[in-house]
Amino acid sequence: MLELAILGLLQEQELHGYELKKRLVEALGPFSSVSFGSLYPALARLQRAGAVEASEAAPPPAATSAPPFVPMTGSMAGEAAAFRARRAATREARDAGRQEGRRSRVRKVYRITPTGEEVFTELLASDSAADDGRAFSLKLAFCRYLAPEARLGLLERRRAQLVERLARYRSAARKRRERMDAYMQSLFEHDTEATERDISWLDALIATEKQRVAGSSPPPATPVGRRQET
Amino acid sequence: MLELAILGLLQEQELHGYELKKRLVEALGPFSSVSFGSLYPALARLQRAGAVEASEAAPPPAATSAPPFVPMTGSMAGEAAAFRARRAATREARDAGRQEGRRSRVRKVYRITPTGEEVFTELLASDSAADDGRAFSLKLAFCRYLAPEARLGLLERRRAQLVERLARYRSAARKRRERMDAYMQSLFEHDTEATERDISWLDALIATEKQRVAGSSPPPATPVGRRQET
DNA sequence: GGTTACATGTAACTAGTTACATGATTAG
DNA sequence: CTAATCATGTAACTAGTTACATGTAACC
Repeated sequence: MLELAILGLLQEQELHGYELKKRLVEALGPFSSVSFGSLYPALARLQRAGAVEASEAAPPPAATSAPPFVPMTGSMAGEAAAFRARRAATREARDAGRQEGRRSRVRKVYRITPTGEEVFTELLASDSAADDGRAFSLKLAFCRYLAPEARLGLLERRRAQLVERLARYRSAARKRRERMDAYMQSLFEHDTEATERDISWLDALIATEKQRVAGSSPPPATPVGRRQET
Repeated sequence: MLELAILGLLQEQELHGYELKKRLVEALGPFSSVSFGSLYPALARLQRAGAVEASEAAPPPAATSAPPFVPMTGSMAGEAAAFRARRAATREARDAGRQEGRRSRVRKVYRITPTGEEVFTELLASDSAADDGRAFSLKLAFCRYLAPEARLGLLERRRAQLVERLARYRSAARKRRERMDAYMQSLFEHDTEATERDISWLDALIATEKQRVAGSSPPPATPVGRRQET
């Protein structure tokens, strides 16, 4: 799930890890949370898998100067060279930053690759068993990148899951009604109602989506489902 | 969380692992799920911690015969003795079972200890950071075992969490309204409404609970909150 | 010159999952 | 006798967490 969230944010723009975390909290906070301890390893995994590329320093904003080229001194190789280059880049970036009001540090900026876009689409459309509410919310938040049929599939799979859950709820309630105390009964009732509402919501989304597929109209600018009932 | 669920079910009656799993699925299915791969290690942990005791075979139903005593042959010790005893018990239980219509196998029946009850109460009242919806539901399902003040605390902590979440939702929505597509907006709206309803539900539970604390009336037989509005 | 925010990472732990291995008992 | 169900367990994996280690840059 974390990898899906990362790739989703990188679809929009390239970012470095720290910023990525801030976005995850601020944009998707309610649907997912992360700590640096899982974010950086996830980025490393994605990089090894070829789903993202990393470059050092100088993010998008107004490129003031040419890329910080550091001449090799000949005998310097691999790790050491990279280290020196990083230090040099840092100094240059700091100087540039002065004119720009706070910018850049020794950071690695990640951007998604074509492979990464494939991985992203697969993750988004995949029907993992671990599709809990959070996973679905995350997928829905990025489903604009999905083909209309895949989008419809996502919504309908979720609906089917909820319908099944509702059936299990009712079955459990019938079997155990007498043995349940007031707290459990209230819980069952509340959860049942919440699930029913989730299903109606999905129905509205599905209906809108079907119209769009049928009429092949472009992505809407107004909210889907739950429109004002004028 | 799994340990809480296990101890909760063992509060009511002693059970063996396999049966425990069935109960977990059937009674608490919507709020928690388990696999044998996590259930048995959890039982072993609880046993090592002294929270549960295990005895072999012969569960609660109508004790037909005296406990299956197997005389020691003298030189037999430890593991081997236990093994032979288990085999003997199995045979005896099978014979007994014939008269009783299906009973017993080589199963370990677990029962909660006084230590276990303490652990259970602590888990139930604890304010773990990982208190997601499932954890709260599980706690509520067992909160009849909690002292009234602890119960109130549980409800109010949950309420506070939801209020905070709602605030984050609204803040995120204000900041990003324009940058959100229709799917995200619908998601935000739906989740906001769901959270608001959760809060009202908790308010009803809290109000009922406060009345009970004030009047110190016994646990109700009718559902708490969402009573019919006569 | 010390605190705060930025930035990247590792290690150990948590809390489960699936797949596998093993075997007893019962029903047809 | 064979398949299904009951019953217990282990091993490897998943997907994260917290706590720690390290260092830079900005602010006052």
